[in-house]
Amino acid sequence: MDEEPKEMDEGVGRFARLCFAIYGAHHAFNRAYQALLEPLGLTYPQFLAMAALWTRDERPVGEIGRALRLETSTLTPLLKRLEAAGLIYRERAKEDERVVIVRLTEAGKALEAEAEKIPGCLLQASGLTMEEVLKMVGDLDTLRVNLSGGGR
Amino acid sequence: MDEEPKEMDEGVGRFARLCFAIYGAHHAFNRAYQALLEPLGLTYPQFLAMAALWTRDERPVGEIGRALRLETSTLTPLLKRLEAAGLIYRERAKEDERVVIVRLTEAGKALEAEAEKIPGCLLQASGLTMEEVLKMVGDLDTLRVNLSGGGR
DNA sequence: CTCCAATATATCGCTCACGATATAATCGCA
DNA sequence: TGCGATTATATCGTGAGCGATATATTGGAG
Repeated sequence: MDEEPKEMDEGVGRFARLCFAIYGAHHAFNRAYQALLEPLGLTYPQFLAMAALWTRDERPVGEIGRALRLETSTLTPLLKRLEAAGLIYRERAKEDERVVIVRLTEAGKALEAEAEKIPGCLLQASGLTMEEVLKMVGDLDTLRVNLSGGGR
Repeated sequence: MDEEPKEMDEGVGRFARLCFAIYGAHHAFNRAYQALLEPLGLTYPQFLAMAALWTRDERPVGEIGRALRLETSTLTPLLKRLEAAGLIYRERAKEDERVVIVRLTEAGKALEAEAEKIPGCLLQASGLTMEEVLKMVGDLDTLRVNLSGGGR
């Protein structure tokens, strides 16, 4: 009905459509997750950080940053908010005082059970089969690696 | 070498991989565009707004918002920055004083020529064929529409 | 042992993004 | 005509995100 962003086809070239499609899909994911995460009191990036800790607890800040591909300037305030919410705590490693180890609190561990159903809900909402999902993941990862020159 | 986010496979379910892949691809696009746009003095979202105007000039704020799927609370400050940079100007429509019409300045129009080569550069960097690009665009759009319940 | 480079995290200033709310103009119906 | 609902944009507060920079600790060369 309205002028959809397919208008991008003409003026700036067809490839711009891809960045725009990713941009849009990212926003849609953000919103969809946000809605399901709100009862848990988590934002989407906070959920990703918690997921990293549910997979492996007691990790240094830098390791979480590499897993999520976030800078410490993003991660430090985010982790502080999670700490303020009582889901994690942070303390300097005694063997290397530069390192800050992040650990789940009991509340943080307990939240995993609540969060577990969310990806299933979204898979259903996405209207994709698991096969299609895995294909897209592969393509997107390839794209990411190529665009970032193999680094990061 | 490091623990790549495939770790997400286990803890939170395979679907989480997709949201993570989109998250990562989005970041990679952001960075790749940012690097090419820096000489033009534009950010990536600013570039998208300019692209909307290069396609069609003299548009109301709301129309640009629908094209980019951004709220006015995001768009108004962004457009003000473009105005401060001398690329656009904004004025109230005389026939409906609620509406603000956004127009390109001469500098804004001139910038299109500079920006035109960017998507081509990135297509090359992406390592994808145009065919693959179009397939991904279709899949991502489907995903976005399904996740957002058809709206927006 | 000292000092300098490397490493790990934190801080700052900026931009983007949203929801909630505000303001102002227009529309429609009584 | 006039007043309440709707529409268009703007403002505010919060949470990402990044690059540049700061701080503190460790490691290594001499």
